[in-house]
Amino acid sequence: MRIPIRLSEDSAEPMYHQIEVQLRSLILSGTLPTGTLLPSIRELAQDLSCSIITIRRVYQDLENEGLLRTKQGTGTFVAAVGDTEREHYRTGAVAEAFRAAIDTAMRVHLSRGETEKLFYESLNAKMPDHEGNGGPNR
Amino acid sequence: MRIPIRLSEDSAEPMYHQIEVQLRSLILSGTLPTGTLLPSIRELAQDLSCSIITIRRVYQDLENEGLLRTKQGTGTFVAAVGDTEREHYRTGAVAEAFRAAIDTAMRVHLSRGETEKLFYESLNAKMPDHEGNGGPNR
Amino acid sequence: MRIPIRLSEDSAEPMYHQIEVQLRSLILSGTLPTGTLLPSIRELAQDLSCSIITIRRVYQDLENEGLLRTKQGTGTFVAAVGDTEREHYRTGAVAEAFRAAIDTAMRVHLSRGETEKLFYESLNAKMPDHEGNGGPNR
Amino acid sequence: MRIPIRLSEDSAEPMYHQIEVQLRSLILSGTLPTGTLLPSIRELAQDLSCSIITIRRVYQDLENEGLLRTKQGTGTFVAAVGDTEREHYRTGAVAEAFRAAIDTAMRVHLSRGETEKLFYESLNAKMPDHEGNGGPNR
DNA sequence: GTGGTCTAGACCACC
DNA sequence: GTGGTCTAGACCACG
Repeated sequence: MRIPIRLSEDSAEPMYHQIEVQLRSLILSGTLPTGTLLPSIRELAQDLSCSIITIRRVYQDLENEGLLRTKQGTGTFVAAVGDTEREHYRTGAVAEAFRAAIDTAMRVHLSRGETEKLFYESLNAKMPDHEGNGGPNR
Repeated sequence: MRIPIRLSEDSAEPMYHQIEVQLRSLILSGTLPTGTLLPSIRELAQDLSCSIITIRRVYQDLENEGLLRTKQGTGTFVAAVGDTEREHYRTGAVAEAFRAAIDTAMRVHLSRGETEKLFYESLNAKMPDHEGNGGPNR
Repeated sequence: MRIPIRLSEDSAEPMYHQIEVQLRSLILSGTLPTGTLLPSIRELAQDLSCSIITIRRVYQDLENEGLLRTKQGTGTFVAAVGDTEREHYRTGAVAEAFRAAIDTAMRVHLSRGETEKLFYESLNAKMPDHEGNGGPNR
Repeated sequence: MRIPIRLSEDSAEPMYHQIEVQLRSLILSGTLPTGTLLPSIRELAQDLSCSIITIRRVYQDLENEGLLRTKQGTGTFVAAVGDTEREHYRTGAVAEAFRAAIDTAMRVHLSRGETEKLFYESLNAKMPDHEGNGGPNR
């Protein structure tokens, strides 16, 4: 199987982290359902043109998080993730990102209205709304 | 003068970066107006209980960004920042943070509604709204 | 790889600056083409008999200028520099130096002819001309 | 007497050096002839809105160079400067500046022709030539 | 007093 | 092995 992961070469973000974030998303969003056999470390490393060590670390980290399960001599599988846990994970990361963004807004003294405006600008750009509800006061 | 900067000890974020972010905000928000004499490197270092070198790096980075101006033997000052540039900077950083948050939301396949809900949860927690308008659908 | 850099010990010019100037030239002249892996910080520091920190600063400054790209755990590389940018850079630095020299000449009230004469004395000494054209009025 | 000196606030060049360079030029070019009484330290300091200490250093440095002479309780005068010495000084500084510029040109591998071209661009901009001789090959 | 440069050395994160 | 952060401390240049 081919895992859809895209790496940005010129980013300051460490390679292993980019991969982890994307793989975690694929698992938690259900795109890679429980039990899926992931590509071998060597395969994925070649696929992403990176070191085996880097992939090893990714699999290890995600196994430590309980998202993957490794069976000796067989391969690495997506572990069973409880729905509650999954839900918690999904919203947790996003809520954290919003908190960070709002912290930034507060640091430069944006008003609540300006903050909402910026949020909806980004939201409309990335998640177009087809029911005509593009802001808070409609 | 005393600069209000708060460091989080247990963060993975490098100390110098935390300071830069906050100082940049203070300048761009106008809290530290053009021409303000900043505390000396030694003073701020003692104030924040960190090395002189760390503060030196902060001041130098912000000088490279054009936000500070240092005169040897005299001190470090807030440089003149154009209003347009300032406005662009303020909203730019926040918009960037929102884009990142929404990217995360998309990666875990949150719906637009769920995303808005999370945003308003964070917003209401951090910027309480005194006019009774706490979300998009009221 | 061995980088040809020569330091003048008794100069008032800071060491880090001497290195930056020469390294910048090597990159912008194309002597170190895009993608070249530079020696590690530790290697170059030993090579030039200076502190690791001095070299670190050089690499970091040039990275801020967009001339280098560093990948943690991998090394420091020459970044892609556009030909236009490169050309602009090359002539820019030289033109700036000539403007400074001519300013000096004007400050001591040299005539245009005397200025040209001094220029050609230096030019002939450093860039011998093999076509017998050593000055303006021949 | 009022000495025509212009300081650039935003330059990285130390204030005392800017003043020295300009005062030296005024003396060596003959604008301030031998015997001229310079303004007192306090006067010049106020005139240039800088510290007395800075001016003290300027006068001291130039006295050490033999360009000024201080008489206790009387003031500071322009010293007698031999014509040879004056000539040597004038051309020396300019030649040094040209050597530096040509070094830069060589470092980025400019050809002799390109170097001459850049020189004449700067020269024509700063010392317009009224006899129609703007380059080497005319 | 101020900032600017440089040192030696430690510890961490990444590949 | 690589670069990234941080430390403590020295010495110089500037005002």
